[in-house]
Amino acid sequence: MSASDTDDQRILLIDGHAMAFRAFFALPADGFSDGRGQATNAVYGFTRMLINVVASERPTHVAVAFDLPGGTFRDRIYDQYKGGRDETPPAFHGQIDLIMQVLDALGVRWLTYEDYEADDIIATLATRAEAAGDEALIVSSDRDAIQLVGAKVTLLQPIKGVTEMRRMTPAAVEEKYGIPPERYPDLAALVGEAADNLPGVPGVGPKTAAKWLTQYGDLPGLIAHAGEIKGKAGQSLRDHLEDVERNRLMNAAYTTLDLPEDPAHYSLGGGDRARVLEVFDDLAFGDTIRRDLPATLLGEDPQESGGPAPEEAEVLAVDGPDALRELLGEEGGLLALDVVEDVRGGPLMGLATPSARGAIALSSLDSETSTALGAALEEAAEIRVADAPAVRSWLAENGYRLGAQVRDLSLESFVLRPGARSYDAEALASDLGGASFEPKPRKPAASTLQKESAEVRAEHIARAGGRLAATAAALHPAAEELTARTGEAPWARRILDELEQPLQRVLETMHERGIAIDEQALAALREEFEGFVAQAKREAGAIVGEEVNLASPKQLQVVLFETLALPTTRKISSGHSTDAESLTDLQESLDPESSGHQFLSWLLRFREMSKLTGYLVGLDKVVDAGSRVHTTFQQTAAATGRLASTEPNLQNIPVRTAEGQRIRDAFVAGEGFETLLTADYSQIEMRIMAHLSEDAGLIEAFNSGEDLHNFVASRVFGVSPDAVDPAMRSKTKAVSYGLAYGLSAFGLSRQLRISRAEATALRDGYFERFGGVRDYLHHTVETARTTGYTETILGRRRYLPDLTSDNRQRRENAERVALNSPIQGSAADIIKLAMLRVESRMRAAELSSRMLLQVHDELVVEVAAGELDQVREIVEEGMGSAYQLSVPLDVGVGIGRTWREAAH
DNA sequence: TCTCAAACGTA
DNA sequence: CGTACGTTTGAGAA
Repeated sequence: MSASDTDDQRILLIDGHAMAFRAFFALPADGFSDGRGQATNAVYGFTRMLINVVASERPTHVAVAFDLPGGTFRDRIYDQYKGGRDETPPAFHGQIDLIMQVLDALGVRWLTYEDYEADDIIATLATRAEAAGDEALIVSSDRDAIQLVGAKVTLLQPIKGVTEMRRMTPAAVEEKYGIPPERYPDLAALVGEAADNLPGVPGVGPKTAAKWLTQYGDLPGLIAHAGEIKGKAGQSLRDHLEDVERNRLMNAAYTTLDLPEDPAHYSLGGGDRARVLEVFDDLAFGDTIRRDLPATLLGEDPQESGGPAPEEAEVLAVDGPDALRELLGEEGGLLALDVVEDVRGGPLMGLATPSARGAIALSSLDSETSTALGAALEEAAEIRVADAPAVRSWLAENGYRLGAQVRDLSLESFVLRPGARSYDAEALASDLGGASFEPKPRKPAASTLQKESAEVRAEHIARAGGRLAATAAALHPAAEELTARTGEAPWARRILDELEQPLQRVLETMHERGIAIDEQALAALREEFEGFVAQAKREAGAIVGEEVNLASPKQLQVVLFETLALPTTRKISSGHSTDAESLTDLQESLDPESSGHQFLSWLLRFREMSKLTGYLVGLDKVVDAGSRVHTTFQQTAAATGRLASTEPNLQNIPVRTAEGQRIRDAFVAGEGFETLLTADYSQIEMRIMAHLSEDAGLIEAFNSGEDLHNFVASRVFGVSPDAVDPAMRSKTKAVSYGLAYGLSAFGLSRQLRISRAEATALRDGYFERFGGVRDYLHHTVETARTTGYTETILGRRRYLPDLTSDNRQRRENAERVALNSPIQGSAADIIKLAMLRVESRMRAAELSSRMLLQVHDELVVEVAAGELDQVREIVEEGMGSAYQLSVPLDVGVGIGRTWREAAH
């Protein structure tokens, strides 16, 4: 390193444990969680602090020092060292590991040193920096760090929380304590340090200590003259000289630890933004902290990374044919775009070639420009977008069409790394395309919009356009990045080419078709259900005699556990649960004549009926003029590869209860069609389990023709199949499905309401007879731990970094996910293959009948007159032979005028 | 106006 | 202390 480089080196040294601990207490533990029960408040606060300090202090090098668990040499000197501290709060556990993960992603070095404390690491590095003439900044709440302050060493002491810091320079130390920094350990030895359980000289505080030290120069000088000191304090000092000497020994920082010498080891810039965002996703961190990630921390130098930041690049306002021509340039062909329905500007489009970007307000386009734009979109050699179906449908509404060469980057990104927080255009632009964005402006109130001046309004529109243009522009590098990544991942290429990309068009078509609703039936049902809701409300209200919102768990808690003084239910974060299971249990413990019992009956009735009413209201909101509802099948929502259905969700329409089923009666074959056909896979997950585990018993179960759960139960309980009673069957069934979810003996006992011992025996008995299943499950987790991912039968991956976490909860959660993902994911693969087959065969046969819905293991088809036999054949065959497992794929088919009737 | 937790529907 | 989702609601933050 050259002399000029070393001139402006600044190393930031952080006491990791101390700061994490402060962050933990500064932020509410239950306010920050990764969504899986792991608190992340300390991780968040620490990361926030790091970002702030790096942004404001601009260090060139950073190191974070952590204490190791177990003792240090200081504990051997004094066995009470740091004694008397409270237990580490449970919610703090695991957060240090997570902080280390964040630091790794940021490329920030963190250090530990066997037998020494974080302070010694900091002392060593600070001393080195000083010797080299470099600056050092220490962030620590530990007072032992004060002794390190010098001309080039500044201490940042947190005052409040972890963001407000006091700068301790030599002058500041002198002013506060009346002695120079290097004398501080002497002072501390006299005064003592309660946090470390180091008692000082009774009756001597910082003032007296400073006075003595000033008088006698330093601690040895003072001790040499201890006999001369008068008064109570003098006697006290003489009585406690041993303590003082011990304290001084304890609080001296070690400055000679053997740590990496090369300054480059600690330099900033090894960060990986994508990795950081991945970790932030995992921690469920919000947008604010992402936005504030300084480029310097990641080693991204905006000045040298190829021109100005994306949002500052020139954005062409496309307001006429010339501007459009300028934007498209000569290259014409490679485009990227992002669109939005802006509250002020209406339909806005960001359009970019690899070298230029523009913003277009579609509503104000003249016809010539609009025609030219339409031609460009249809003829482009490749158009890169996030979420092609959404863009296509948005463009269609505005009178444009996309050509055939559309590349959906969301889909590619999803297959490569499922489970991300978002795959929208901005997420791709920033995670893969190197763009960065201001936080999204919040939606203005209608009144604000009305008062807005034309200038302000235009400025807002221009900003929205600029943002879209920046997003579109960043989709080009994102696309290149995805090309590179899929190039190295043949498994992903195959899933994309053979499954997801062709399926995307099928899903779009299904969305466009929609499913017909009998609006009259819907309205009648709604009226009836609303009547039940009102009745339940009335009756429940009459019992407690006060106004209570039954939809408010908080108000319910008051009524149940205070007004009615019922026994409390299981605890949740906000008090006690009022979910149906808890309330049913509670009700069973009460006298049927009691008011509590009756209140609960009406409450449960209210819950059930308002839930059902909610479906009807929801459907009513989205039904179109032709009495059809058009769900959107989301292809990048479920990490296992399953589809999800939104607006409305038609994958969770009630089916279990008779009243719920009446809602299914409102889904009907539409005009011009004769009937609905549903076809579902029976026990597909268990069949996949049999296939993957190659368990001979389970495979035999499926080949025997016997009812699956009956067969398995007869083996588990060692009785003949006809001796299996319903209780045995249902217990076995619970184990079978529980296993695919990673169910524990505890969970099983709770679900079946049996003892732990009985649950354990049940599971052991199961594994004894179906050893292949046990071996498979074990092997799945172990393989995933080694490779880092699980795989489906088609090779679809799911990455599970938490399998090696030191945090038990995270690890065990990841293990359950690892058990379930290949099974759920393979089932998703199979029905997706089936959908491709069914759709293409129906089109090839030129049938009018058409596939409308997918509900994970079920397809719903609308059948035209005279086509039933053909459709049934295509669906049965298409689903049944979608994939060759080692057990047959059994498909059940039902026919009916309504969705309920078509069940079978 | 937005975000979160609780509750609950499906496979 | 069983996986995967989406929607609605109330409550509290901003």
